[in-house]
Amino acid sequence: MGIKERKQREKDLRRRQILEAAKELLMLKGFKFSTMEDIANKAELNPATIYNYFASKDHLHASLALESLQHLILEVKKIYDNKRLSAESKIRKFKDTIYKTYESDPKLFRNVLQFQLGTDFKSLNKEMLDQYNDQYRKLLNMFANVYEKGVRQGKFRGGHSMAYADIIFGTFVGIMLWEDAKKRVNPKKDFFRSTLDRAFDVFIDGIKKG
Amino acid sequence: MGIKERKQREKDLRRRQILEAAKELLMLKGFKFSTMEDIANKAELNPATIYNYFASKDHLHASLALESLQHLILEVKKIYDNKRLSAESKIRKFKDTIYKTYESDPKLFRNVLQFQLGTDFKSLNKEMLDQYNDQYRKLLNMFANVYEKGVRQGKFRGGHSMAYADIIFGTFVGIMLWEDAKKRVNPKKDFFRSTLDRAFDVFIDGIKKG
Amino acid sequence: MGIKERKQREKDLRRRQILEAAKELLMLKGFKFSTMEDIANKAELNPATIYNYFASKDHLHASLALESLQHLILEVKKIYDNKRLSAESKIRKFKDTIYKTYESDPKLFRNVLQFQLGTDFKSLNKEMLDQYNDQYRKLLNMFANVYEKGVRQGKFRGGHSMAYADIIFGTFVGIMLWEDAKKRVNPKKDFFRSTLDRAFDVFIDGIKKG
Amino acid sequence: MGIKERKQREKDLRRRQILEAAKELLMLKGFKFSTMEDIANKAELNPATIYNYFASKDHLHASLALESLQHLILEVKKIYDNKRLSAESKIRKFKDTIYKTYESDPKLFRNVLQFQLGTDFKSLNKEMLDQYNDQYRKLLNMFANVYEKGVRQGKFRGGHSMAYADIIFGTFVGIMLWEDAKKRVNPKKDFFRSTLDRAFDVFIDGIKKG
DNA sequence: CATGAATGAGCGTTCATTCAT
DNA sequence: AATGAATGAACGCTCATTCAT
Repeated sequence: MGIKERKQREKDLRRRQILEAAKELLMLKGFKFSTMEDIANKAELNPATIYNYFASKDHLHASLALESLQHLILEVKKIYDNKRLSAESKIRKFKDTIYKTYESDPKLFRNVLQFQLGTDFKSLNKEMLDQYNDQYRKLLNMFANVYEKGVRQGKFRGGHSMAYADIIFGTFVGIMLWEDAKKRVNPKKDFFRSTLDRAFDVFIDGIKKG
Repeated sequence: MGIKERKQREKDLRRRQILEAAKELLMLKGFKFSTMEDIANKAELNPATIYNYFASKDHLHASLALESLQHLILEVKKIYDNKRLSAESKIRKFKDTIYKTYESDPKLFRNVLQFQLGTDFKSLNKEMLDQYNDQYRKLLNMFANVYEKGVRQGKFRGGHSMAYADIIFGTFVGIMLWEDAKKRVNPKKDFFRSTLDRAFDVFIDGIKKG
Repeated sequence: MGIKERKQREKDLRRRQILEAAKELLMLKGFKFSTMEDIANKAELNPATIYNYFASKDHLHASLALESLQHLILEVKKIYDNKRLSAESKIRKFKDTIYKTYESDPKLFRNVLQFQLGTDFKSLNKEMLDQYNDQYRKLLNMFANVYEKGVRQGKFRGGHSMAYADIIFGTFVGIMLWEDAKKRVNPKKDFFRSTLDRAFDVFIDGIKKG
Repeated sequence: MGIKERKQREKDLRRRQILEAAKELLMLKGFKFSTMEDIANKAELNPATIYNYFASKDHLHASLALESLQHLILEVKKIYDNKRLSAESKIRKFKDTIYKTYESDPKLFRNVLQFQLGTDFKSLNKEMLDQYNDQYRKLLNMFANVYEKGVRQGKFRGGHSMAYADIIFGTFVGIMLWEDAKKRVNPKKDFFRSTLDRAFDVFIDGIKKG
């Protein structure tokens, strides 16, 4: 009986090993510039072995992004589940949490977003994409539910709550990419945090009125 | 006299010819997946000839993005220069104009934004990057100036106007990328326009004083 | 275990296969005018495979030259180790042996010497160069030692023996290149052998006197 | 009448201009790594113009080498014509003069010799090669004549004088290349001059009768 | 399941040379 | 004679992926 489980455990371990190696390299020099050989070396495996665990480099890339996304969801869920917080402060805390995740590793975060721009993926199968989208839906649903609660409590303006969820996430992403870009031009100026806070101040003021 | 001008015109023409070919391919299958040979074939030129006009593939890519950006700026400027519009309606029209530009060719627009995520550019020289950033500054300055006018007229809340410019553009970009991504998953559902409008409604309500 | 050894043998074989192909082409049309594809075709391999055995075209070239050099050293060593020969006759036999090596494949020999003029090598790593220079040192040391023995036996004039080793090799090389060049102009006239012999007669007379 | 001459003078001037540009670049980074465009730029001409004066890059290269050779011949001839010098001291002075020429620009000198190894020349026409060989013959004849004079005066051992000329030049070339190569490995050690002098001491001792 | 080896397919770039003007 | 522009023909090299063992 235990034998099957052990095998599975070992298999999971290998997977992790590869993902960790890929993650380190991604943070170091970007995924695109990491070759399968690089990753294999770092994982102390043969390149061919990776293909036993991931169908292609793109799949490995997607898995990595999926992981990051799941980690983000976990953090967001903690706030979501906190019964003592008001809708407004939940939204603010969502922002803070996403920011912290971003801050802990910008490259990793940006990598997740590249799936949005995602012009580089040729060979992802439906399953992978579905899984990916499921996660996003999960994340966005939390935003939407919180928004709806605020509406029900007469605090926020009404309307299709999923749209507001999109706005929350879109605003975050947009400002992040934008400030990120500006930082690359002039690394000294970093207004991400302050601009982000301001944007959410405005957003919350905006949904309160009306 | 005339001879020099003709030569110059012809040279500009070639440049255009190449850019158009590249643009078509970009819209067809993405820039990354278009080879210099593809582009040359489409432009009915020898690959080597392209290098007389663009120093590298990256430079060609950048030039293409620059062009799109400049086109956008032109459109935005029309609104910016319109003396009869209020600050609020200018902001709304900015949004509409960017949207129209996006709509006229989404792939091209996304291409411009890839320069923001743009981890792929290795060999761009300073000149090119500077030119690029100058354009962005120009665009953002228009946003900031309009915002400031609103503040001076006592209509908008005060604060660092450039931050609000960043929020305007960031919000647009974020929602666009986000809805774009969702559309790719489920092409039937297109909420970009409505979500965008809503976001700007909220934003404008939020910045309105008091 | 023999399995590891077999693998190694096979790997060595491939290396040889490539070197042989490269050598044939080198003799046929020169290394510079042989492309990696040419070599791969002749070796019945994919060009990319060659890069598993040689880091670059230059490295392949260097390896080829190194091989020839090592072969020469082997031949020279046979004479060097012969205890029954006098210093003078060893020097004469050195010359004969180098000549024979040259004669067996002039193009290959010339190729080795191109490393001396060798302005074309950009990417050789230190290791390769060191190995190369080690071999040359080995060769020259044999000459120097023999010369020194002659001095100790009171047969040759004294002096820095390494300088005489340089003269021996330099003289050979110079005359070889020179006659080789003349032969290319007028293939009928081949005075290499006779001029070489005369040069060494003079040289030996010269070192005996004084 | 004068008009033709002026044209010719101007043409010669252009030729020089190109040769000088090529020479500078050759000394700077080697001929092989200088492109026609480089040369044209330095000569402040259009690349295409060069082809009005030299049939190909190889021809330009050859012309350059020819020039250096002719310069060397001029210097050698001064000694050759000096009636007051003995055969022996002429040979010594030949060596000194060649050495000085080498020293004044090693890269230029080495370039001349590359015509000897000359595996890189594909397209040289017969005329060019003939001219080249004529020059060499001229040089070697001077050596041979001086040697013969020594023989006639009973100072040198007899034999085919042209062979001795070859030995003189070959020895020089060989030691030069050899020491040159060693210097590239270890730039601190420069024994060219001393080894060369020793080689000629031995040579002269060797050819001295009896 | 792991691996060493092989490879297909591609790609951006260079440069000597040509030719219309 | 001079030039600007165009080009043909290479070429070395990379890398994700496959497959026999």
